[in-house]
Amino acid sequence: MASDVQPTPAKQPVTLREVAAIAGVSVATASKALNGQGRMTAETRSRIRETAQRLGFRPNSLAQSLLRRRSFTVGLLTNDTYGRFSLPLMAGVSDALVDAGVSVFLCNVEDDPRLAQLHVDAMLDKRVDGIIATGKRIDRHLPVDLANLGIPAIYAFTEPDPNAIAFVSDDAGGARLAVEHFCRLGRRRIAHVSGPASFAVVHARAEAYREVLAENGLPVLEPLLGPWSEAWGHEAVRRLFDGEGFDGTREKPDAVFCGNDQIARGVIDALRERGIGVPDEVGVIGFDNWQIVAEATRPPLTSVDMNLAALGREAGLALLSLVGGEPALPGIRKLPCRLVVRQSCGRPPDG
Amino acid sequence: MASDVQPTPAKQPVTLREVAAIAGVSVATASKALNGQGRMTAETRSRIRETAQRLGFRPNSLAQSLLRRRSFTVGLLTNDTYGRFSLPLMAGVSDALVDAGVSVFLCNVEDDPRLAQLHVDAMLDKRVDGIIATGKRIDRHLPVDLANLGIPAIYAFTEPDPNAIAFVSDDAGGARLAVEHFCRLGRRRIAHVSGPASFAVVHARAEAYREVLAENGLPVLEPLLGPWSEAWGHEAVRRLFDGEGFDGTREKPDAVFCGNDQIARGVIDALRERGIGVPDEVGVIGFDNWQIVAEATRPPLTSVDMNLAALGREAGLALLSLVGGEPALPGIRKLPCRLVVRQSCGRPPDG
DNA sequence: TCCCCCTGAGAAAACCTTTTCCCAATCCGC
DNA sequence: GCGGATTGGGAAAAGGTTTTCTCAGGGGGA
Repeated sequence: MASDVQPTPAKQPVTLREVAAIAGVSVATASKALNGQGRMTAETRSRIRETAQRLGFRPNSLAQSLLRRRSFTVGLLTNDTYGRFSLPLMAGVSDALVDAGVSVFLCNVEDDPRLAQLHVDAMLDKRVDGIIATGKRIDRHLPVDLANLGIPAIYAFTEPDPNAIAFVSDDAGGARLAVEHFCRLGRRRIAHVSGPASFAVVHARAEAYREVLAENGLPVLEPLLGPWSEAWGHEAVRRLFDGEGFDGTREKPDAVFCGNDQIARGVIDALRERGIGVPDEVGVIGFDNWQIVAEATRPPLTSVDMNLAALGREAGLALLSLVGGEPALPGIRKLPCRLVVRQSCGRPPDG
Repeated sequence: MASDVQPTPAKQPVTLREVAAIAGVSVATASKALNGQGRMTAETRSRIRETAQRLGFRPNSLAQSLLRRRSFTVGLLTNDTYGRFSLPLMAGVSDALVDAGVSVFLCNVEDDPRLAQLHVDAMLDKRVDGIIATGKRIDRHLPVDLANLGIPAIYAFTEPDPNAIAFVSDDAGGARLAVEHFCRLGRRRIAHVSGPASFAVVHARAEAYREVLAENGLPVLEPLLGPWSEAWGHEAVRRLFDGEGFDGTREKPDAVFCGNDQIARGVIDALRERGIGVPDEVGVIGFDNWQIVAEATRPPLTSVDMNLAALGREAGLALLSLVGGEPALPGIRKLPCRLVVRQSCGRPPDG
């Protein structure tokens, strides 16, 4: 009467026992044949293999894991629901693990300790081999303690427990790349517009900004801090170009290093609205290299990329080696950023 | 010599056998006590429970799954690596499943058939209870066949196999919401700027656009199709406002319905650069409700939200019921969009 | 007093695979 | 032809839990 319904066709997977029975051997022999273990005639081995092949036998990971005490599964904990940070990071993690046959449980815990504990417990019950914690901020802890779980934990782009291993971006290094790029291009009055003072990275980048300027004998303007928004980029331009100018000299900046791409977007738009040419009069560099933003600014935005996918890869590989029993020193590893040059900085004066 | 290293502390989980031994009962009784099965004195039951509690006993999911033939695990397949579509969708799926104690394997398959098959095989080996497939386009297939896997599959925001269950956004309905909103506000000359003709949603939305205009006796301008980019929004404004005008009347549009938020952003920026007021002279509505874009436009963008999290939830619940053995009719379910009103449309003329 | 039924709890099979040990048969050298 | 080594393969335990079956003892009815 009703049309097609769809309860599972229930195609039972074939077990090793069936393979063995059909090949006329014991399960022990079948197992050894398929795993290249044990001794038997080449004929027996190939007969078993062929039978397994024909029947579409695939070993039950659950049974294997139970025996081996290793589930080839890890948990990835994040609180970055909609974030552009965790996605590339996850892709990197997954990429590092897939080759080892390891699958990833994705758990979004928002910022809810109860939810986090729920997910961690579920992962523990499912006997994950390890956990990777990641977040949207380097200087914030996930709302759960991963220290004494009995399985290794790696932190990526989030604040680690003491005595754990963490991978984070080298924000100071990234800022250096940007400011040094400006210096090489002959910019002399370089401003810095960044995010809220409550973010650790804001200070790390600002410090590097100051250092590079000092090394190059250039004047330092106190960094302008505000929200991570386009609107703040606009406002900052107003302050920079309506204010009393650089270093008391009444000169206006010829470069702006921004704390993220959204601020940079606001800065570029505001400059254009004031009739100030980018990159001719003012160069702009962003941070995050959020492609969809960086490529939509006019001109396209030069930006610092934190190499999050690489960071995820490293975290995945580190976890793998920890799971494999190899010891490793705890600590925070900083991975280098890279500068993605587009068109918002111009070429060297002699270029 | 070297400082602290960190090979796993190897805190072995406690097993049911140990609980039983310590409580002085058999494993069978212990199991039944903890699961509320079997018959025993209340005293025995509570003694066992207390022992388990004290020892921190947590049943090994692997062993349970092996026996029950149900892993409380599902696979989520996506090809939307960096996408803003899959994240809310995943959050919805995860949200629907976490309450049932089901964990989610996240597998990003890019568009690589080999990688997709690899992940599907891994999921099958790990005995997932079902698979949810999702992608970045409603009208594209994932590069793998999920039809005869022996486990249920649900499709969300991607093209399903025939005879499968799929959840997609109601793009036509969403477009209606937008255009009808314009009509209610008294806009009379409504243009439509959308994405490439190769996208099915572009046609669905354009068709709804035409219908609503016809229903309201308003002139229809042939939709302008181009890339999903800000630059195309700029270009479209040029064509709309430099061209010969609306319906041959030389009148310019007083509203633009855009195929996504990036195009809308370009449109709004271009209008402002021409000195055309938004929303006073021209109203603009976007699609996707990509918050970070919609809130950064000036003025903030009214946009159609596809309710992707809800869509993910529905998909998760549907999979759960399929896994539970309940039959369901195959077919494509369209879930309604909603209009998120911000400030790019203005108020009703009499408002 | 006898029988039956019920209660409380344990033994064992089952889930599926791996691995260790073991055994029978064959082969070799002498 | 005999002792020992080698070869090919199987039996069984292990991993942790659930579930069915079994069983001993006690209580109640006739």
